[in-house]
Amino acid sequence: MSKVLTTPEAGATVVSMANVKTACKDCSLRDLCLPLGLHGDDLTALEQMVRRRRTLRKGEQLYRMGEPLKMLYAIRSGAMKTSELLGDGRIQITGFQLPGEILGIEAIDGERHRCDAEALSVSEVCEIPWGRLEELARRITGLQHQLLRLMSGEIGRESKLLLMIGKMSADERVLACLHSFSERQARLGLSATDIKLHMSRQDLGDYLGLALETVSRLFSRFQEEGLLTVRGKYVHLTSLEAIQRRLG
Amino acid sequence: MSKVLTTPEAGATVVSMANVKTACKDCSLRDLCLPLGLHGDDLTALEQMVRRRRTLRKGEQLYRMGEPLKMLYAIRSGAMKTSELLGDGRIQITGFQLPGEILGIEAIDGERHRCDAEALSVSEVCEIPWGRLEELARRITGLQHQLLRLMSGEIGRESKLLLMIGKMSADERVLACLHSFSERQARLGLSATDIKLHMSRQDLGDYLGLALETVSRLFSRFQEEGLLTVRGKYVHLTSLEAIQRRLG
DNA sequence: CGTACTATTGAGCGACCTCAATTGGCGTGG
DNA sequence: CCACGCCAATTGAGGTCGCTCAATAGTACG
Repeated sequence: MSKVLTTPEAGATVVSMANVKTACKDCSLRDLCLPLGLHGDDLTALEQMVRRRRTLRKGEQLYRMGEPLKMLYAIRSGAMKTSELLGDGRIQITGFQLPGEILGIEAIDGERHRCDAEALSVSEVCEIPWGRLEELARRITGLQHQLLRLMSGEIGRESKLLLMIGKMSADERVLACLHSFSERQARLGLSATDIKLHMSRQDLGDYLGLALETVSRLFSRFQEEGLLTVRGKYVHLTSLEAIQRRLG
Repeated sequence: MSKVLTTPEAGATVVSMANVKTACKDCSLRDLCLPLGLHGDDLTALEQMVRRRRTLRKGEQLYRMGEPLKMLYAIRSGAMKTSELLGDGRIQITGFQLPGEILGIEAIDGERHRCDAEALSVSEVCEIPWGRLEELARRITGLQHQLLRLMSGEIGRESKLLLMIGKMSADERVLACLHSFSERQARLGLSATDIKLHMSRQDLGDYLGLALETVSRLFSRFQEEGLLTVRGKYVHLTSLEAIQRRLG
């Protein structure tokens, strides 16, 4: 087994340092999150609006489908998932969210949440009152732009997932998913090759449109093929290049 | 065969009437499109920004992946599709757009288009310069809200498609798709039961994550089961209730 | 009226699912 | 500290839904 897998929590440093202060100004995520590009008074105005920080236990729900939209949430640490249900219990996970990403924007049209949001591990979120944010965005050019950019980004991510589920084979989906986790971890200043999966195999399956057994089998097969090593929630990517090559 | 199917162009009335004038104020789509909720000077300001109308032939591309974002487009008549490509030619259609819907918002993040947009039939679009729209949205509260709402709506539609492709069986997907067309036609003031499919079976398959043969076979099976009648691009839904029941 | 494209239908196959048994990891209480 | 129980993950066997390949039929358009 790779030695990296023996230090599972090594990657958490950046995130846990972020606890020290509440101010967006001092947040390690400011260049990934809503404050990107804001300075001085604008940044202060945004900071004053961010209500309070809330800590979620693993499995705790941040909001449920149908609830009225009151807040957007910026993830400060931890990981979340959003999911949609089909009457008979079938579930589709529409996204996994990491620190610096925004939750709740799917609810602006209709003013009600269209999915459930649940913490995959202990997580901290910043609460941003939607009404006041919208108002502030009118006064601060950069904030409006940032908000539009974030929403557009969400549309892009969903199209990409659509492409994955609609047109990729099972093994391509799993690899593409790992690749995406790798990129996002790297953006957070964490390792691009040693990935912590915050979610279960079931969740991965419900995200990729696969059965959990298929996900598990593919992990094993990729391991045999030398693409990666798996140990529970920890995946070490042996060769990012080889993975990229297989994704065309 | 249903008599409705013998009058294929009957549904086009509303749309073709929209040609008479350019002003948003007088557009039959104003309550579906960007101007929703705008009045007086605000509406005039928006109108003055909408550059010119452009007519697309069937198969003509409005924009391609990778092109810089210059305009958003509001569909005035006809129908469009947006699609994403996978290196080896596999394609995923991410949406079909009908009059009153906006194209291009996926490009705001990154300032480049992330998909191709192509006309499914002769179509008219209004061109809205993105830079100026963003600026105007800062000054007009309702416009900013409308823009955010439209983007959020797009996120919602994509999640729904995700749920369809990820967790529904082939027959459920096709029915859900027809059901969605039915609702959208009704919103445009057209029939909810007599649907014109502007796209090929191939396109439907590429949208639903199915082979074109599967789509065709299911149309035939639904016809045998008495759910609908098909004749080329025209589908008559015999019982919306029965369809809704099968969708749970 | 012919040509080219699109849609339908059939046969056979394979990827992924379902069901089921086993193994492994981890917290809890004896 | 170990034993137990619980849940997550792995692995196997067999079935099926939807795909691929291929032939035919229908439709649009010059």
